[in-house]
Amino acid sequence: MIEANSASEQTRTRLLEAAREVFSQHGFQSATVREICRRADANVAAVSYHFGSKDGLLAEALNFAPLKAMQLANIQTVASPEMRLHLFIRDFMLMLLDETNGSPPCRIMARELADPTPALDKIVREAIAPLHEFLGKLVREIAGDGIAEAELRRCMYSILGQCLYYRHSHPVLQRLHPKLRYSRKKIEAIAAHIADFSVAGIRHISGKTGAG
Amino acid sequence: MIEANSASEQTRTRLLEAAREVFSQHGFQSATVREICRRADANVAAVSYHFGSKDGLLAEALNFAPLKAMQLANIQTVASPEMRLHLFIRDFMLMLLDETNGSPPCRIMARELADPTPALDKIVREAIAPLHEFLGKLVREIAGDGIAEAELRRCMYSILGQCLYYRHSHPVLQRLHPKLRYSRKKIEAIAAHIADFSVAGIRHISGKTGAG
DNA sequence: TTGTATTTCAAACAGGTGTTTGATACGCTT
DNA sequence: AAGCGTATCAAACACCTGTTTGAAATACAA
Repeated sequence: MIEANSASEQTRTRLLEAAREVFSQHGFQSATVREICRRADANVAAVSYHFGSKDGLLAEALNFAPLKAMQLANIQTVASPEMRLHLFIRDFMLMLLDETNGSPPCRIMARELADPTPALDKIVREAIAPLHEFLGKLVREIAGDGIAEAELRRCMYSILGQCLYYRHSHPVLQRLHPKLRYSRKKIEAIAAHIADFSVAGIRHISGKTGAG
Repeated sequence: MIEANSASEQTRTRLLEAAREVFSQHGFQSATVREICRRADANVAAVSYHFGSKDGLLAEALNFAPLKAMQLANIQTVASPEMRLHLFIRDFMLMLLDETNGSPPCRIMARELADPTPALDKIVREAIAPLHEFLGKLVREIAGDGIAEAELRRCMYSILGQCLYYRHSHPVLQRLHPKLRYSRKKIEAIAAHIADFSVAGIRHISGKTGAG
């Protein structure tokens, strides 16, 4: 029987939550089914039973609704494109870095950028491609229609690269500055920097060749 | 007997070269000693015999001399700091992306940023910390002494983040643009963009608060 | 309560990993 | 050629991985 509170649905939910945690912490490959089941207080066979395989568990653990909702809210915000870029960067950084309110699926996505798994196709299709489309439009609003397609893409990559650096390089930054921790305030300061830095960069790039 | 061309030294060298290839392609964990030995045309036991362990092989495979030489040459170059930043970014990108003349140890380093292994401490100490120091001085020359330490660091991260994005996100970019390939010319175009973008960003940041 | 389908469990399985072993082959000096 | 230390090799080892198995427990309808 399909019922939200059945025993089966409860372990399913616990497994998904544990999987998001473990996958985002250790990466898909280093994460073991046994640790996920330990955290979910379930038997090792539960993953195969409920999701078919470890791959299937990852596919169901991914949930980009928050990411999409963030973009939709951004589009509907009445503000200058520069302000909306700042908002986007802040929300994106919070998803990537905030330990309490962050989005594990987004952190999984960040990991998969460099280390593909069978789920990467789904991630690209459902999360990254729409994200690029959204960000492309936003950058174009700032740069003006005169900007070339290649330059627009490079500006997008400059922004995403700055954001993702703090997640990807976290182990290194932690070693260089052991007392480092990302409070909400620090994340917002970083986001403000990236936004300022990037707007100046975009304006400079768009002012060099095109008609602005 | 210790001799450069002895049979032992030959397989040692072949193992190191194969290891750099495989580690930079698959990452340390996914790389198997069996594949490394296959490529080096050596027996599986050769790794343990010559390097003690897979960890030991990685430690010896790392060689940041090219990275250091690049920084030294940059320092000795007589040019504006903006020009030297452009040079640094170009050389760094070539090491990260150029398939024929790139530096496998640098690509390994890029991978390890996100996925630490026992070698990360050595990498941070010997490669990343000096790199940060070098880049910090260079950015300070552009920004002026008025820039705050925190802002200086964020500018450095903005630059490194942009550079590393193209390596980290390569699997995704490949999926989004299947015909993508990094020729030397394209790498130099990307480097020029990052340099222009970043100089504008640094000038904007340093002009906001400090005395420049 | 009885019967049936679903869910859980300990145990085992098959495959891959890094590493070790002991014998064999090799290079080099005497 | 004989002797010796080094290097190579096939084979095995111990461990960990995702997955499967078949029995036991549970939930639920009749």
